[in-house]
Amino acid sequence: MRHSKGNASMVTIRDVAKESGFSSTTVSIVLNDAPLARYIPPVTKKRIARAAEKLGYRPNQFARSLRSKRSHTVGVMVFDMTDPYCTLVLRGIENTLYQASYLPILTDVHNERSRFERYLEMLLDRRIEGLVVLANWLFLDINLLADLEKSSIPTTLIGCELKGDSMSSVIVDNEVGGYLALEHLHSLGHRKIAFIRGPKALSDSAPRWRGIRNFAKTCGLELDSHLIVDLPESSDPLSSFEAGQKLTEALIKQKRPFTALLAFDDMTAFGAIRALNRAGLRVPEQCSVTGFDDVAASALCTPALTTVRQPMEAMGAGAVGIVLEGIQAVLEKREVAAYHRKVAPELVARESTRSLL
Amino acid sequence: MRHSKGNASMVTIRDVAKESGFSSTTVSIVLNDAPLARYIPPVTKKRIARAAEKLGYRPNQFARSLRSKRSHTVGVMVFDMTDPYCTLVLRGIENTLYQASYLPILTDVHNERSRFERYLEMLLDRRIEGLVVLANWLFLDINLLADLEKSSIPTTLIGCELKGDSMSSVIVDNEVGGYLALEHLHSLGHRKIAFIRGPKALSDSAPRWRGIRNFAKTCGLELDSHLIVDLPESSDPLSSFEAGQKLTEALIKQKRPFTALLAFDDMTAFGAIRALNRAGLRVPEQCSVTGFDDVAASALCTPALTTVRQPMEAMGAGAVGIVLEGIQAVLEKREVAAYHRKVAPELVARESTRSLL
DNA sequence: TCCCGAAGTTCGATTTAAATG
DNA sequence: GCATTTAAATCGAACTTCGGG
Repeated sequence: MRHSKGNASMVTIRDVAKESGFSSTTVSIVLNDAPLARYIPPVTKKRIARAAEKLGYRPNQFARSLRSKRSHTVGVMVFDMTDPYCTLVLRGIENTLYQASYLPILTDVHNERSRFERYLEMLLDRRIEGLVVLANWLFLDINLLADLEKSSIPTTLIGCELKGDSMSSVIVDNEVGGYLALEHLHSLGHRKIAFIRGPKALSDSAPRWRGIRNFAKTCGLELDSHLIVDLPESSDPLSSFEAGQKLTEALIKQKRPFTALLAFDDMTAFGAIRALNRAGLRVPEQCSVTGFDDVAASALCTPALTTVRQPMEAMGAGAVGIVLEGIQAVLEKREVAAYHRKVAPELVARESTRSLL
Repeated sequence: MRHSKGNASMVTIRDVAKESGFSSTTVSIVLNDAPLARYIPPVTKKRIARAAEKLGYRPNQFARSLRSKRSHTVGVMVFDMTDPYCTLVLRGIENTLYQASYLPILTDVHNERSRFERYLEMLLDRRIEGLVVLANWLFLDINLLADLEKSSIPTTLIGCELKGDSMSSVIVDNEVGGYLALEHLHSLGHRKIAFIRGPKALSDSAPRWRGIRNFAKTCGLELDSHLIVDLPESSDPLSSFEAGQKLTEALIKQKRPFTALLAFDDMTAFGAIRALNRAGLRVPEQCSVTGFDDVAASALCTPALTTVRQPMEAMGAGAVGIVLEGIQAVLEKREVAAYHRKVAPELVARESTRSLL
């Protein structure tokens, strides 16, 4: 097997033209199977294909993009990679883009405004055709995204909703999730329940709490306000572990008995379990604990965490689906209204909760 | 404040030329602060800058890249995103690239050969200037990478070494790691120790075991071959949890007493802890357990896992550093030999191990 | 010769318009 | 008009060369 000398990436369409004896126009038409290709006899096609093959020709994407104004690239903007929530969502994003032959540029904003702005500019410069924003743990003014609206780049937010029809979104149904969590504890016979709510700045917090109160109301359960605490505002998702631990310690010190604890998310739950253990309280024997998200660690730790699962991979895939449709619409100069998809969570009962009955 | 009508991305350098009253050449020189710019009077510069600003001019990267043959892009190839090991490494990669104004294209091979090949082609087509391969949990023939050698793209492997000077690598010193783990258990007084070794196909397995035997030899500790088991070959990193659990169950059934278990990695350790717990054995009271890697979950679960930490973020950053230097070398037509960096791990003593004394 | 600026070429692929038989 | 092929224009920026003062 012979290979062309030197760098194969230097072979241009003109080289193929010369080698095959046809013009670069014809080569282009044949290799792209353009409409005009139907007039070109099979012999010619074969000769050109063979020449291209022989030289190891690969079209230069820069030149192609310059003409077509397309990058076949989608931007992915994560607000904090270290949030374990990201992993599966990214997997879903990647997989769907792969199927459609798009490539993702990954950016991690670190929850910093300056970084957000810089990355956004860089992505715009690269002429990304779409954008997926993973705003799960978000402490930035989302209006930063307003710049995007005028750029007319199809954008989908995951984990946070922005009203209006300029930007799509995919979020879990937090209200249902909160409902499910409390329902689960209640069905196990728990009545004295402690709650660690999310930070107020987080858009997930309010609806999740609403769902909890909804369930409480429907079954006449009374919530003890002394057993309700709030996670502090912090831009670091891992901080909710420490906060969960500290808040639980404080809860325990109160001496106000509770048989179950409903944590805002899995990280918080892990912190709570740590605190309970330190205080000599066994989970789930002496206290049941529930989380939210179902990050990878939840199934791995012992006892395995009962939690409300967000279908993370599906959410990533769904967000990309919306973006791809948006791209298609732009190409065809159609207008497409924004989607606001709310997906159902699912309770995953594992070992950290136990029946009181 | 006025904005130009329509899509700002359609403003070309010629528009700026027209607006400012100068030629596109001059505009280009000024805006890029090219060498010739020192001859151009401040008045001209100011006028051009103002015109560019007014029109919202952004240079077209496609055109720029076409001329300069540079993409300012680095490929990142992960063999399995769902491996929690990836998270921090990716953070290190991203952060270092950001500092150097490069953007990463993220690809996830899913440990599939076809995917690997397809992605590699796509990345090559995009004219990535460098490549970082995260081959932590690798069950593919690495010779696949041979194609890369002739492409002369600076490449660094993380987590697996390839002899020769065509490709750099960054790996932990597995031998030291194994040594540290056993040393730790030994110093706590453990003598009857069970071992779950890594799959043979994994390049980490052998040196880690070598380190363990080295320590055993230096302190005259005898290893009981009945307490040594191997993880099966599997391309799924999460499978080591289940395997760890099953192997530990089997170990327990043997009725051959052990006071500590040294697991191949954190996942395996989590599985082992689950099995021990199910068998009514408390960690660390009745059995100490150590892992390897220090994935995020290790600090989060209860008891927190004692483990050998890989400096993952630093490894990602280091790999990118090597790649960037390679890119620089290519630009200056220098030759650079491959680096083979071996970084030191660190024992992190937490709650899953306890002194027998 | 030094300073300033413009005209024209190049990068590589696509596409329009047009030329052959 | 039809099948087959191609010269030339285009995309947008950057660089080389050149001319006028």
